[in-house]
Parts: sequence; C-alpha cells; structure tokens
Amino acid sequence: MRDVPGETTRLRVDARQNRDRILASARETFAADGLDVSMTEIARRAGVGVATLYRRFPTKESLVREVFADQLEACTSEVHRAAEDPDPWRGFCRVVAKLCEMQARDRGFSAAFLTAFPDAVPVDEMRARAEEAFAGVVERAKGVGMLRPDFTTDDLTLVLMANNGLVTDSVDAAVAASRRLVAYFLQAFQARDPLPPPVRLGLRDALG
Amino acid sequence: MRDVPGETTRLRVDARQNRDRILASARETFAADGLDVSMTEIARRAGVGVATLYRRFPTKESLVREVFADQLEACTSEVHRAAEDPDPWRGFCRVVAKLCEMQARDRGFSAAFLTAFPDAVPVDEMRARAEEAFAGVVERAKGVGMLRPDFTTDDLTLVLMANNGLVTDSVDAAVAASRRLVAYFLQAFQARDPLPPPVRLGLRDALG
DNA sequence: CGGTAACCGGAAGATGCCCTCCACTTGAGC
DNA sequence: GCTCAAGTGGAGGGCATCTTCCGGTTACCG
Repeated sequence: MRDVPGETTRLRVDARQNRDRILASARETFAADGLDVSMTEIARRAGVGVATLYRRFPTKESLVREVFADQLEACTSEVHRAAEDPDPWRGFCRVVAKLCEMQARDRGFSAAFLTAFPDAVPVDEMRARAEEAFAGVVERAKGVGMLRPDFTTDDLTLVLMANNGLVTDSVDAAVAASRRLVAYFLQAFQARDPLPPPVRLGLRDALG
Repeated sequence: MRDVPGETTRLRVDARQNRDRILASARETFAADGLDVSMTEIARRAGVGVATLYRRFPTKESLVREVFADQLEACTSEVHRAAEDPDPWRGFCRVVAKLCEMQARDRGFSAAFLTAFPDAVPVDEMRARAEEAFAGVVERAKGVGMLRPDFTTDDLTLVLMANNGLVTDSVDAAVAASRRLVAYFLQAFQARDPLPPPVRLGLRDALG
C-alpha cells in the first residue's frame, strides 16, 4: 500500500514466482508456436489460473510486449555492435545474419516485431534508435565500396519481412532456410565489382 | 435426379448464378483481405444467405480450393511458358518475377498456396508438375552459364516464401516491394562471372 | 399451369477466444 | 499465532467464427 505511485509495486514472493513462470512459459510457447496461442494455454503451461495471468498482464498485448522487450533490446544492441566493427562490410553482414537468425529461431518474435502490435510505443522508439545506428553501418559499408550504393535502410525491413515469410514446422529448418536466404541477399547487396577502399592521399605521400 | 452418379449435377439457373456470384465475391475478397474473412461476409458480399454458400461449398476449405484452382493453373502455365523461352535465362527471370507478382497481387493466393491447406491434393499434384517443368528451366539456365550452378529448385520455394512475407496494407506497396526483392534475388542467382554459352565444336568446324 | 424437388435466407448451435467476477486461500507484519 | 490485504483458480460473459436447421420460395418438367 505504501509505495510510490508509478513505481513497480513489490510483489509477494508467490506472486513473483508465478509471474516468472508465466513469462517463461509465454516466451517458450510464443517462440515455438507463434502469437496465436490462447491465454488459457499459456496459463495452463505455467501451472496457474487464467486470472493470475490477467492480474499480472492486463491484456495479451502487454504480455507479448513484456516477453519480447529483451529480445528487442538484443536486436538493437546487435546493430550497435555492428556499428563499431572495424570492418564495415563484416559488420553489415553480421548484423543482417544475426537479426535474421534471431527471427528464424523465435516464431513469435518476428510477428511481434513486424505485424502484431505496430503501435506499441517502446517498440517504435527502440526501432527508431536501431534504425539510426543501422544507417551508420550502411554508410560505412558503402564508404569502403563493399555495399552497393543504391542500398537503402528500408531494404533491411525488406529482408526482415522476407525472412519472416520462412515459416516452417521445425525451428532447425527455418534457421537453415534463413541462412541460405541471407547468403543470397548478401551477395546481392555486395557492390558489383567491389573497389578497394578509397584512400585519402596527402600531398606529402604523393610527392614522396 | 436422373444424372450419372459422380458427374456434376446440373444446377438450377438461379443456383448457378448464385454459385458464380459467390465465387466472384470470394475471389475478390480473398485477394484483398486474405483468407481470414468470415463466410458470413463472403455471403453478404455475394448477396446470398450463408446457407446458400454452404450448400455449394460444404466447408471453407472447399471454397478456397475452388477459388484458387485457376490461379494455380495460371502459375503452372507460366512455368511451362518459361520452359519454352528461347533465352533460358530470360525465361528463368520472367517466371520468378511473374510468380512473385501474382503472389503479391493476391493476398489470399500465397496463403492458400503455401500455408493454409497444405494437404489439398490437386494443389500438390499440380505443384509437382510445375516443379518438374521448373527443373527444366533451371537446367537450361545453368547450361548457358547464366544461372549459378548451386541453385536448386527448392530455392524457388525459398523465394516464394520470402515473397509471401511481404505483407503490406496496399497491394501497390506489396507489388513494389516484391519487385525490389525479386531484383535482388535475380542478381544473387546470376552466375558470378557469366561465361559465354558453351559451344559444341565439331571437328569439321575446327579444321576449317 | 400445377406439383414437386431443389433452392433460399436468416436464426441458432457449437466452438474457441479474450477477458472479468467472485468466493476462497495464503504470505507478511505485528 | 492472528489479521487481512494481496493473491488465486475456475466459471462464465461477450464476441466472432464455422456450420446446421428449418419454414418459406421458386425454377423446372410434364
């Protein structure tokens, strides 16, 4: 009762355990079967009643958001890591491959990321930051002449949506298909006849 | 009453008209909004009661199958046409582009084709015949050195599934995205340094 | 033109989903 | 230990969907 409003209320230990079990169960189930799983089923797998589930997460959307918040965070950190790779092209390739693999491994994630709840605010915000970082990756990869000049950051969305279409029964099959897809994409994205990176020559150098 | 069993019973003219209207309405609605449209809605748009719809098509699956039967036929004929293109690489490119565009234009089609009712028998059968023809296209395109040797016919499924992921609000946006996707794919599929087509030299020619 | 079988539309049954209500239980502080 | 607010589970409300039922209607055939 005496807690600061707006701050997360301290939960009773059993409630805390139930909450954790719910999140774990939801994560697992969403990953395996996508977002079209009933709340009843999630509660059943977590070993709690459906009311317990709804007290913690007032709506299914809030549950989905909570479940995928950290995955989304992992995505953006992956982009930021790529932005700091000393080899711009390698960074670009790695981030594309990594994002696609994450998507392929978790069936619910891509649905949550791309289609399900497009007006989830923190998603959009984080997405915007990631996109900004990705733009940097793109520019650097173009700068060394490895990425084709007509590549745009929107093409990442294209890749992710395409990758999202690779729905299969088993996760392994999805990952394998995704890998091949990414390999094709990266070859298409590579500049036709990659030039050696441009060098900025000082006059001193030129005059020996 | 006096018709050969196993043959399609002759319908009364009003029933025939209603059946046609149902099919037209379903085609249109599935194309625009995908397969997740209620039978009630389809009946409403066709101007008939839902019972009429169910008398003609005992289940939703049967309606979907009937609606997309001819689209599927168009697909396979597209593949066969490509198999007869004098330029193998052009035939290959065209069939990939054409199939993807058809998919992008009709939102329900790709769903019906790839995911919704995977055990629809005529679908599988027709698919098998189309795949056989496509294998010929692939071989010829490889033969002239334009298609990379490690391309397999399964990659067409990869392309179609990827293309299927490009779900957008408007059809035009989907088609545009699909076009760009296909362009990327075709560049990736092209042999790295395409050789001029191999020629079979007879000794007569060589000895002048 | 009349009989009848085929046909029709809308109401209602069955199922599955998200979510709420409420009587009962339990952990936490004194 | 005792109190009681916080927590709990399952029944069921509201809604949407696919599908069936049934009383009234209509096209076909002789």
